[in-house]
Amino acid sequence: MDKKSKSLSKNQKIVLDFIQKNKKPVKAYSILSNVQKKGINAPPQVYRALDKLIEIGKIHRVESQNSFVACKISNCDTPHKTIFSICNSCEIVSEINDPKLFKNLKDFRDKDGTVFDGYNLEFFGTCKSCKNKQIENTKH
Amino acid sequence: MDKKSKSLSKNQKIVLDFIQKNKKPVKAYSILSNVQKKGINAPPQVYRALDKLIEIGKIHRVESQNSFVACKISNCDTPHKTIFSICNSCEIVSEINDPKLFKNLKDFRDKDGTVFDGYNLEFFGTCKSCKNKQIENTKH
DNA sequence: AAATTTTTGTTATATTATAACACTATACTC
DNA sequence: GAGTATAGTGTTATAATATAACAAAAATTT
Repeated sequence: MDKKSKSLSKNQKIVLDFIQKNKKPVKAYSILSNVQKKGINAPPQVYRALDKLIEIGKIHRVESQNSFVACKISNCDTPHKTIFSICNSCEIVSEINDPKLFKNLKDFRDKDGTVFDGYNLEFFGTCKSCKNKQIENTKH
Repeated sequence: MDKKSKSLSKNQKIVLDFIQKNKKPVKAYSILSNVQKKGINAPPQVYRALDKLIEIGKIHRVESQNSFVACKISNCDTPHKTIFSICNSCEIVSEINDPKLFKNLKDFRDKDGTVFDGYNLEFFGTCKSCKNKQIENTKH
C-alpha cells in the first residue's frame, strides 16, 4: 500500500467532504463555520486538514482567491501541478485538463535549465454564462 | 499621451521606488514599515498604490507569496499576464520572458472557446544557487 | 471656474493564517 | 505486544494580510 491510499483522519474526511460538496472553491473560514457542528472548533484544525489534503493531491489551493477546491482529475497524484480557469465575474473555477498544455508546462526549463517540481497556472476571463448575462443587460 | 504614461502620484512613486530597489519580492507591510519615514502611515495607502501599480503593469503580485515585485520586462503593458519561477528554498522570484511559452498561453482556449484576458503562472523549483548549497551540505 | 476624477489621510475592522503547547491515536519495529 | 516514533487532535492566543468607510485635498477635464 502506498502512502496516498492511506485512509484519511477524521478531520481530514470532514473537511474534504465539505469541499467536495461545493461546486465553487471554498474559503477556510467558510469551511470552519460549516463544519463546527461536526466538532471542528478552531482554524488550526481546518488549516491542518487543508495542508494534508493539498499534499496528497485531493484538493488544490486557488492562490488568487485564497480558496480551496476539490481535484477533479481522477486519481490525481500530482499536487502542485495545477491549471485553472477563473471567471472574473462569478469567480467560478474550473480545473483544466489539457494534455498539450500539461506537456508544455512539464517540459519547460528556464534559462539555467532548472527542472521545476510544480507549477500553478490560473487563467482569468469571463465564463460563458456571465458573458451571456452581460449581453442580456446591454439589450435593455 | 496614453493612460500609462501619466505620471505617478507621490505615494505611487514612493512605493514603486521601494519595490524596484529590492531584488526579491516584498510584502505589503514590509513596504509600509520601510516607507513610513516618507510619510506613508497606514496600510490603505500602501495597498492603494500597489493596486494602481499592478493595474498599469509596473509591478506584479506573486500570488503564492502575497508579495509584490517590479516588472522586469521593459515597457510592460500587459498586466495580468505573468510567468514566474520561484525557488522553494530561498523564495527568490524571477520573471520569465519566454516567447514560446507566451504564445502557448496566449493561444490557449478552454473547451468552451473562452478567450482569457490574463493569466498567472508560477513555477516552483530549487534555484541553481540553493541546489549547489544542498550539494555542499551532503558532502560533509 | 465649476465639475469630475483621482489621490490622500485616517480610524477601525475584516479576513486569512500560524505559533505554541499539552495530549491522544495510530503505525512501526524488535 | 511493549516500546517508540509519527501523525493527528484540541485549544488559546496572536500574527499577517487586506479592506471599508469617510472626509478632505489635489489634479484633470469641460
